[in-house]
Amino acid sequence: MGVTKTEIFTEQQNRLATSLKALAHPARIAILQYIIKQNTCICNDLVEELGLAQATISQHLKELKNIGIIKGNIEGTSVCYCIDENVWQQIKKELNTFFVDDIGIDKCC
Amino acid sequence: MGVTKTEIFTEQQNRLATSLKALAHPARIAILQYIIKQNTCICNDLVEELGLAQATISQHLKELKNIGIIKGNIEGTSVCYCIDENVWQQIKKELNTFFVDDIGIDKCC
DNA sequence: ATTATACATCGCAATATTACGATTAATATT
DNA sequence: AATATTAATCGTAATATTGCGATGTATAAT
Repeated sequence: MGVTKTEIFTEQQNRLATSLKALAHPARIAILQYIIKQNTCICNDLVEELGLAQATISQHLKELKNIGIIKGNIEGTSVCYCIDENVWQQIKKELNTFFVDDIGIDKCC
Repeated sequence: MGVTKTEIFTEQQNRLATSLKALAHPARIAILQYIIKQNTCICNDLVEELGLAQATISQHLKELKNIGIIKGNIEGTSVCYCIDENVWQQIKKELNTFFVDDIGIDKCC
């Protein structure tokens, strides 16, 4: 055990859970907020900004890349990271679909 | 190690990460969707609906209760669960604050 | 060519998560 | 009172996550 039973859930549920999991860490939220603020950044900017080791930042960037929400372009020795607008909007849309407004408050126990 | 360095992040970043973490599992997404569809439910409904063991469902419910997004009322031998409208809207609001539309697409690398 | 810079990856240790059987606690039914 | 129902909690096993030092790789500068 220790492994999620993905086979018993829908594609949509698994996909949303995977996206949320990638976002569900303060360092990764901080990374995304920093990229949005600066438009782009390199790994080393984040090491200085967040105060985590370079290996740790690199790993968090990898997880964000895994869901496609950021992409990196090689620029000489450094890698320029930025938000992937399409994926960003896609996740936003899926979240809005999930977070409906009508949740039947009146019939609540 | 294996522990998140919460002290180096802002309250807001930690809070959002905690909320997202609680939502970042297909079973918990399925649970919330089921409650929204039915307005309320008891633990046993979910055991039958999802096909996970009762102990497992109970644990997922506990994590959702931890962030306050659901609440449970004791009704005889069973516990009636429902969405907490206030927390639901609060998380929705925090997500909307995070998922801004202007992410500087033009200046991307 | 050698050295410096930037970043990814490996390997490890500590901790957290997922899942479930077994048990417990509390209320309902008989 | 004895039994059934419902759900929380405990204990355990398997796996995943977090963080970092060390190492590897690729380009830039000297």
